[in-house]
Amino acid sequence: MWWHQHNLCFRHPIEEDYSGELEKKVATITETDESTESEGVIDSHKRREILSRRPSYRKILNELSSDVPGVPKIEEEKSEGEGTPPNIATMAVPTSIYQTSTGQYIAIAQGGTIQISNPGSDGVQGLQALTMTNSGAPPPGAAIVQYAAQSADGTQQFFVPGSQVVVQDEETELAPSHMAAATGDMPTYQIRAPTTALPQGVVMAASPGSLHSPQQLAEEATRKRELRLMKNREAAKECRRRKKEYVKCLESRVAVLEVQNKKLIEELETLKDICSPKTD
DNA sequence: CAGGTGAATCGTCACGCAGA
DNA sequence: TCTGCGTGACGATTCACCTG
Repeated sequence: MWWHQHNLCFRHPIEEDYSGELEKKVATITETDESTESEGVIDSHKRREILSRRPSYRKILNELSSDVPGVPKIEEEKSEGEGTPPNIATMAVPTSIYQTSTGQYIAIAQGGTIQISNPGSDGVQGLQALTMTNSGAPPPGAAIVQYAAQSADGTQQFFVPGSQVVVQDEETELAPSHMAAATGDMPTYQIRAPTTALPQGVVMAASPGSLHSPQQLAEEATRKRELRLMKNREAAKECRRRKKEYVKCLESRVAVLEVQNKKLIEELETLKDICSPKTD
């Protein structure tokens, strides 16, 4: 296949080399030392070791920002509001917030209340509260929700504690009595018992200690793997975002240092002119 | 217009590190 | 020691632009 060749000869500039070049550039401008020409001789293994030991972008940038005023800091912790619609923040403090593939937000509040909101809508209109009525619900804070992009019948499903499934209706028919009424044009949701056939890629969370058969163990392993992959996916996104921010910061720093360098050179020339006796 | 190429982005794996 | 997180590396996909 042609893309093998294609990918082998192409190096991702943003993800790999570009920030390294910028770092070198900053170092070259900042220090008056000779540049490190031996860089190119490092073999790939050594390079990998060096790269893997480099501190995180967050650390580097925060150190940078402490040195240089005006350099923005990368948030140590994502602020609660980031990426979360305001209508959720105004409600009861949720223990967990999840975003579906369609951009809707599911918040599990203390006491098992499920809040579903649509980022496109504003205010309370975009929020629905579903109160869990099953008595066997797990304690607060132990909520596990998994969602499927779309089930086979075109509805969207969310898996909530108590082995129940929140299903988004295809048409906006009224929800059962155990649900709060939907408002406006918001889609409605039903809490159902899970069907036997789960959507692809979604595995029901099993309570620990209830695993016996090898099949259950395999399912648990699969679930853990899915969870790990999902977390890693999000981590990779966040890491790339930080890296972009870091590269931007380096670029601006390069620009500032170049201007400073130019000014200093001009100043030096001026002083030279003043100090050196004229031969004429 | 089809095919090539560069660039951007994403998902996954592997690995090191820090904290529990 | 274990576990979770951050990140480099790699392969795959998509898109825009260029060229014959």
